[in-house]
Amino acid sequence: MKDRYESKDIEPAVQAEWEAAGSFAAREDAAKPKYYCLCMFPYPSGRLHMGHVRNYTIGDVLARYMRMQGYNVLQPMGWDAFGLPAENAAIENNVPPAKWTRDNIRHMKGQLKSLGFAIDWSRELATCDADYYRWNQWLFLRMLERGIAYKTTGTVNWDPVDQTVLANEQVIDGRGWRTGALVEKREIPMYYLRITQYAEELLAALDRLPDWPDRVRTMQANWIGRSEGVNLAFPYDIAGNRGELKVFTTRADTIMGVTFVAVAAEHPLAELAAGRDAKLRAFVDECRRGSIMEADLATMEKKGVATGLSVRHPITGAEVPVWVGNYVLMAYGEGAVMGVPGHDERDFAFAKKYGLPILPVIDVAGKPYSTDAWQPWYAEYGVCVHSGPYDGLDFNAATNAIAKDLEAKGLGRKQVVWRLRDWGISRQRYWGCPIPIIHCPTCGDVPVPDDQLPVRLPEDLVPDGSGNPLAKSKAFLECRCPKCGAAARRETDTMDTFVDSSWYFFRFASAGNDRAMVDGRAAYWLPVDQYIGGIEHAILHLLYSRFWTRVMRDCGLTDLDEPFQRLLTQGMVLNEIWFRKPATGRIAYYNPAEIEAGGEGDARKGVLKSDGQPVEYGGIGTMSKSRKNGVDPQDLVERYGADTARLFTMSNVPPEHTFEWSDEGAEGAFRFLKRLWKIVHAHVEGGPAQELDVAALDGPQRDMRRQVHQALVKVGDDIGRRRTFNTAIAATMELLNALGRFADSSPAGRAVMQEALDFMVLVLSPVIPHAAQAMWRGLGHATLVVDERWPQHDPAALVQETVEIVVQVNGRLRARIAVAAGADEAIAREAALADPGVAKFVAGQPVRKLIYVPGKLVNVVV
RNA sequence: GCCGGGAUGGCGGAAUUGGCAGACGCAGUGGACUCAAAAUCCACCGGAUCGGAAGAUUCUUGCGGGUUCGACUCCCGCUCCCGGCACCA
Repeated sequence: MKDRYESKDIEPAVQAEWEAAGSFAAREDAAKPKYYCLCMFPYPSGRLHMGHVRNYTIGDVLARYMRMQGYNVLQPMGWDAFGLPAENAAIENNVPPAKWTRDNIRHMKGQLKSLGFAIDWSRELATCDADYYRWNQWLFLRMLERGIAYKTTGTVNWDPVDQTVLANEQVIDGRGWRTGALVEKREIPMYYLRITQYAEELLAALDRLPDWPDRVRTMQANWIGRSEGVNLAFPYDIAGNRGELKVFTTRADTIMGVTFVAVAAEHPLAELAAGRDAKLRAFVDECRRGSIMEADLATMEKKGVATGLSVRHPITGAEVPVWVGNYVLMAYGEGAVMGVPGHDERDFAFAKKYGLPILPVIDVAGKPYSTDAWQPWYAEYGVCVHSGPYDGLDFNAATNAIAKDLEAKGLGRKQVVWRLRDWGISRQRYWGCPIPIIHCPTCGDVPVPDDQLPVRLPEDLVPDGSGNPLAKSKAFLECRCPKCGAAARRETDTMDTFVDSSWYFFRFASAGNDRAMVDGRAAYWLPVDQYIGGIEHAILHLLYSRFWTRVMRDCGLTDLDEPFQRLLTQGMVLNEIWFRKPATGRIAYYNPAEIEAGGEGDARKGVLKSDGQPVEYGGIGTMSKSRKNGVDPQDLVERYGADTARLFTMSNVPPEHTFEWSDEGAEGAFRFLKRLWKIVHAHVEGGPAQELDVAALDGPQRDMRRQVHQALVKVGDDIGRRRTFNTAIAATMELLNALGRFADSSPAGRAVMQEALDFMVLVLSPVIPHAAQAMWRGLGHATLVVDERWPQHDPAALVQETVEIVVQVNGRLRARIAVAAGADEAIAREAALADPGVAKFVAGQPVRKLIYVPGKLVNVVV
């Protein structure tokens, strides 16, 4: 064993040993318990960032730990390879997205390998490979057959200059990020997946996921958003147009307080009125330019214009004015809402602004009501007042009575609605999975027959930022109708990339099968036992995967309802954001490493090192390619080695917390590794240790051995149960400090040390697998650590004769006393009261009460 | 705006079921080694008051209340920060 720790000598050699032994190739083996450990696969953005390192190190530690527990472990890796960044890079560098993506994959795969993750690379997949995405297409066709996939219109951001659809991310302050043009809304035909059909099941099943974090289950439940309410209709007869304006409300009890209704700009009534009113026309046009993002909609100034039209109140028959509101979304519900200014904060503000009447119709436990200013209790449940026949009824009674009356008139009924909306999957983009549809002038939209799958995406196109290049590619576009054989055109929309990531975990377990989407191997490995990924995926990706799994189940492809047994949501890795915002065009971001921060003593003032000019501080945010605030882990690996990079990312912070990046800290991890190496080396230099004879140990040796076994128990619990890797590592650091002080070179002392170092190397091996292997050899073992079992602790070693307990007087710490382990209350009481530090504060006062927590504390209440 | 989460020394964090606040690490200070530096090793390291020191007392877990023998932990009301909001992935 060398006297200096040199990661550059150790790591490639150990990786070569794993490779030669085929250590990480997973084979289905019904005789062994399986463990499928999966990290969310990366988008091949170009280089690994610290978020990846954190994610994959967590997964790798768990995979290696479970393997040491005797499980047959599968840890695969792949690439979420379709997406927008490849198109942006293509425009910038004039290379096809395919080339850019595959180059990135090659580079990042090398980076992952250098970090020594225990990955079964034989199962690698990339979603941009036709072998993979053909099954997206295949299942999409099954969904069409079952009515789960359907076509309707949807709203998109439209850049009128580039004549192209923009992603939300590409809209900045209402303008296209490349052109700066005001973005418009457009209604275009799109394919949707009927996830709402599974809403009830997706909600109910959350209760059967005890090993998911509560916060994720809560977020999903709220996202699905079951609410009970009443669907009702306001009839109208306007210039010969008879109809009903439909709205949904969860507060039918306030119906007698309705003083207006508001419709979306795209609503037929708005269109009708705009035709004869220039002011309204202008407003409707303005609304069309608004954002399609919910966050914008919820925070923008609520504006409205009266249409001059009115509808009839479904209960009273009174005339109710119709307004157009910029906050009403056509795509949401019926595109209309009823306005109850008395009991809805938004309606209250709207009524104040436009001088509409405010009618209080609910009394909340006698709390005062004034139309002067909104008070939070106005929106609470109460008892109906000024509501004619409903006076005195509470929320439930009023809702029931009103629903009954509406039903009798044929103007409404109770209904359960979901916040969840169907999943629109059409993207007007090139770098994605083609939707397998052919448009025939005579037969209409014709699904591509199974035997013509996959519909291959051409890989040689270079987008230019205007429109979808597929729509300009004759070779792709022109085809024959599968039904009638006439000349036809292919659908040029591709699928949302969330489709790709909704089932890749099945495919890892059916790698290489070119005849079926999944096979029997998936039945062996699935469900994923432990899934690990960023908290930012808590809703969409996980919900889509749960949905997709159920569709596969209903198509007979799996028996599972849920794909992920246990979920760990790692916190994000954050870093500072620095940018410059030019008068026109897109914002320029700079990596924090390029910034000199702290000018004028203010950490939020900075200049760009290269030109000395000021840059703006954008706060702390997630590391992302678009904001250029990533940290390159390669620097860390080259400087300290993979083991230090791994150790560092697992130290200090629990995995679920956000991690604010700082350049300091890696040194500490590196120092620990070097100290561990040194103590192992020093021990090995002393020659082979004798066999451990527990009965022959003296007091200090027994104490040392107790600490070793206590640490072993703690590390196992922290990794196996709590997943708090930071405290596990802290425990090993504490133990190393204790071992450093344990200078006992007697034969028995060296035997204790040998056991301690063997354990230390084994329990740290999931985190620092290369160094652990080298030290394991040094300690005299011929085997590969990856094939070793987790060490068993000796219960006898943990036994303590006396324990220290804390004595409080009136809840304040006054003394520590030693009592025999297992002492009863009488003994503890006597010992506590006898202590001078305690007696001082008791000072002869009678003891009113005494609380004794065995082995921990005595609290004397006087 | 809505949904979810967070806040503990100079910094990251620990305290697992309501029971010793500050484990472990970083930074810092002092010392040893060295011609010197780096590296390494040793000691100290939340604030205040008293004390030569050992130590003692007291305050302290974002802010304001509450429950309890006892609250970082539970409850109520705030503030600020982070994630998500359906076309970034």
